[in-house]
Amino acid sequence: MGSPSTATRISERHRRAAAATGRYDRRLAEILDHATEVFCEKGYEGASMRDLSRASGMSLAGLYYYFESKERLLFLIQKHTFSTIVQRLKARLEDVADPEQKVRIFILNHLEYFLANRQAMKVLTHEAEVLKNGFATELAAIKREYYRICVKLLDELKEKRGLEFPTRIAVLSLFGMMNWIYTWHNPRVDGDPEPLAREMGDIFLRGVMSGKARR
Amino acid sequence: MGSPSTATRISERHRRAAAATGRYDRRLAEILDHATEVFCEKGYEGASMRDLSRASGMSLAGLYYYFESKERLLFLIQKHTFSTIVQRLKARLEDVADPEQKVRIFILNHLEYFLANRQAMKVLTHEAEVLKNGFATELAAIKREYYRICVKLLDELKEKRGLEFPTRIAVLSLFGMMNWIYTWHNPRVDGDPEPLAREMGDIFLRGVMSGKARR
DNA sequence: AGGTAATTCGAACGTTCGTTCGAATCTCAG
DNA sequence: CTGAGATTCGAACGAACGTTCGAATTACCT
Repeated sequence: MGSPSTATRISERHRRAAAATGRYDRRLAEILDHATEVFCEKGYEGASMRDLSRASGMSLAGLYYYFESKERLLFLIQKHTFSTIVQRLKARLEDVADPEQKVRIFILNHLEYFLANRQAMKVLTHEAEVLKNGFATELAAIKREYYRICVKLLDELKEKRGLEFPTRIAVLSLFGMMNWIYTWHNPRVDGDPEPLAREMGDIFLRGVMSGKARR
Repeated sequence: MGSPSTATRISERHRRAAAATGRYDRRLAEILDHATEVFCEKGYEGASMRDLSRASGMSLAGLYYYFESKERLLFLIQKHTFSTIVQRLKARLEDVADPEQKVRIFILNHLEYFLANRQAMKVLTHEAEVLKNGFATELAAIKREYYRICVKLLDELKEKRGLEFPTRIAVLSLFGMMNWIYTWHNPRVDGDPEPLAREMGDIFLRGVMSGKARR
């Protein structure tokens, strides 16, 4: 009963093919995709389990085989989305040494993922406060890690260029610039992430770098 | 029946004192205040009419004497909040001529009002997509006016300083920086709006002004 | 003090909510 | 083909939802 994890199911002597993700995981991923779409359109509270049932083509009761509550469903969507963006960022930062370039990579990575997964990223940013207790703290940890990475990049920039600006305000302003995009970005008008990342990067980096240097 | 407007009530031969706001308007304002608090905390969809009843100390049915639906209640809150901020902005811009100073006034006005009315401003920004049809279009008009003012200020700055940057991206990035504040501002850590407005203004204006000038 | 309109309320309406449960169906190794 | 576990479903649960209505109460003018 309930929703078994991949691990338990595999260990339950149902080990199959090998590398290929099992049926359970594939179906769960499909449901998460459809749910993301519905949450994006109607909001978490505004979306009903019956909406999710309709969107995913599975019966209302059938959904509960894959997760134990609506809240956990939102958690799974947010965790997967946030984990992926952090993981991709880390991979892309490895090749770069210059602090300014690192910040530009940070912005590009964020905007690219945002525009390629608009719905999931809107659900992540717009429904950031609805999770409670355990769900909330686990997600807060990822959020904090992402925030700390950005702080580190900016402190690095300050150090190597001898700059002086309030890191906290700068980081949070940058997040605001980037996350707000879900309220206005129109693919037909605003186009690809690369030019957007360059323009936002220009505004932010010039703003932060053309200030007075340390004594 | 329903909720009479101030105008109709006064014309109904109940003309009183004069300038003083009547009982009806005062009570309505109280309800709006309490509702703002609840919407801020639980979100529009997450807040029930019974929550609003409890918060305002009025019976569930009694609320409907002042507005005909939960949606109209949100509309009243958002319209009043947005109208006020636009009106205050216009008044403060009248005294200023320098384009850079005008942009700084814009930022200061936004942040001051935001921090002095955090709950209402969160409801305005976070529940921006829930209103439908007539409510939505009327609010969109105010939003558009506010947006156009900011565009005009930046175009003025570009003109007088001979700058070159994408206005649309700059305006929307600025809005992002400012509006995102509802997700992170902590009065004990981040203090008063004036230094915040100066720091955000520094980042944004330097970013936009230190670019290459026109040919 | 009396009377009329403004204001408030208890109780209920029909609907939809998230979740549960036991039975039906499907999948696949033996 | 068979049996056992994995998966799906129809039907129902009690609770909570937004809204309505007629009666009760209050406030104010004459």
